Amino acid sequence: MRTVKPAEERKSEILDVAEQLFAAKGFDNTSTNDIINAIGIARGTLYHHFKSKEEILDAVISRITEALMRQAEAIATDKSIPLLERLTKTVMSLNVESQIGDEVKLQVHKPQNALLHQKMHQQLIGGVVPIVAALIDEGCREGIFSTPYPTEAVEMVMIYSNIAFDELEELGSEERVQRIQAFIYHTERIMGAEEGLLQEPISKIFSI
Amino acid sequence: MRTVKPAEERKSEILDVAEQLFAAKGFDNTSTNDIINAIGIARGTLYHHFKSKEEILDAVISRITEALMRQAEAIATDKSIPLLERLTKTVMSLNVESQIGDEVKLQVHKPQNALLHQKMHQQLIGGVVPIVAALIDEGCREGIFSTPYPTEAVEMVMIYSNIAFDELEELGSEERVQRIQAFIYHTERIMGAEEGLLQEPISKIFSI
DNA sequence: TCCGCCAAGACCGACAACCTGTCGGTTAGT
DNA sequence: ACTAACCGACAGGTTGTCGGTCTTGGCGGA
Repeated sequence: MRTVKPAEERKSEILDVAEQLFAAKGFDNTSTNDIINAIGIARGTLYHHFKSKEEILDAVISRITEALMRQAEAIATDKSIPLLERLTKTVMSLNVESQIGDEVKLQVHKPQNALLHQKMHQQLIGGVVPIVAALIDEGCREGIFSTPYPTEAVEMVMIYSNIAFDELEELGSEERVQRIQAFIYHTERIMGAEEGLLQEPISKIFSI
Repeated sequence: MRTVKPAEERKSEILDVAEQLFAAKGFDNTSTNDIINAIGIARGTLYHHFKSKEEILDAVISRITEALMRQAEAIATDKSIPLLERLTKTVMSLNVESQIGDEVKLQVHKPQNALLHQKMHQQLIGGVVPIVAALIDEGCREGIFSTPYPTEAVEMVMIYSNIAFDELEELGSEERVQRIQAFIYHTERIMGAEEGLLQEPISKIFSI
C-alpha cells in the first residue's frame, strides 16, 4: 500500500534524510538510491519533488544557512546587548559545527564535498556579511572601530577564517595558538581597533 | 596497429589532453571516455597509467601549480629587482589566468569545478605563502612593512583575494573599483605599510 | 655478429556494477 | 472524476576491472 503525503511534508522528509546522509557519507558518495531506500519511496517520487540531485543539495544547504542566518540576525539586532558581546555572539551563532552535529563538521572539509563546502560558504558569507558589517559600522560610530570599508573588511575576515580554520584541528597546539593570535591581531588592524580589543572576544569564539 | 610509448610520454600525453578538456568543459563534465577518445587509446590504457580519474586531476593540478611556483620563486629571489617590484611581479606571475588560457579562467569558478578549484587553491596557497612571506619579512627589515606575523598576514591576504576576486568580472565597474580600493587599504593595514604604498603595485596587479 | 627467445610492461576492449534522470501508467484523496 | 502524489522499469551514461594480446629490448647461444 502506498503512502501519500502532502508535498511539503514529503519534501522535508527527503531533505531530512538527505542532510543526514550527506553529513554521514559526503555528497558525492551518497546516491539518490541511498536516499530513496532510506525513506522507502520510489525513484519517481524523489524526482517528482526535486528535479535533480543538485537541487536537493541546494535545498539542504538553504535550509541550514537560512536557519543560521535568522538566528544570527536576531542576535545582531538585539540592542539590549553591548556591541562587542553582540558581535561575538553573532559570529559564534554561525559556527556551523555546533548546529548540524559533528558528522558534518568532518565531512564538510573533505575533498569529495568541495561543492557542498563552496555553496555553503557562498550562501553564508553572502547573507552574513551585511549583518556583521552593520555591527562594525555601529562600532565605528561608537569609536571602537575605524574603517572606511566596513563591508569589505568583514568579508575579508570572514572569508579568511572560514577557509583557514577548516583544518585547525589538525595543527599542533602551539601553531594553533599562533594562528589564532595572528588572526586576532590582523582583525584588529583591519577593523582599526585598538590592539587587544578583540583578544578576549575572539578567544571566546574559538573557545580557548 | 597499436602504438607503444614509454610510460612517461604516454602519461604526459594523457595529462595534456585532460588539462585541455577540463579547461574546456569542466572536470565533472569530462568523462574518461572523452579523454581516451581524444587520444585514441583504450580504456585499459588510461587505467594502466592512472588509477582513477581523480588521480588524473591531481596530476594535472600539480603540473600547473608546480610550474607556477617555480616561476614565482625565481622572481621572488631575484635580488636585482627592488623589493616592491619583486613583490608585485611575484604575485602577478601567479595569476593562473595568464598561464593556462582563458578557458580555465572561466571554468575554474563554475560550481562543477569546485573540486578542481579547491585543490588548486590549496596547493597554490600552500606553496606560495612561504615565498611571499619571505618578501614581506624582507620588507619589515627594510622598514616599509611591519607585522609580527608575516606568514599569517600573507595567508590572509592571499586566501581572501583568491576567493573574493573569483567573480570580479561580474561586478559593476564602480563596485569593482570599490572592492579593489578596499582590498588595497586593508592589505596595507595588515602588512603595517604606510597608506598608499601599495596603491600603485596592486593596481598594476589588477591591470587597472 | 647475428638470430631467436623470453619476460616485462604497455596496451586492449568487453564487462560488471554502478549512477542519474525520464516517462507512461497507477492509485489515493478531495 | 480530476488532480497530484507515487511507482518502477528503462535508457543512457559513468567509472574502474580483468584476462588476454602485442611490442620491445635484452640476453644467451650459434
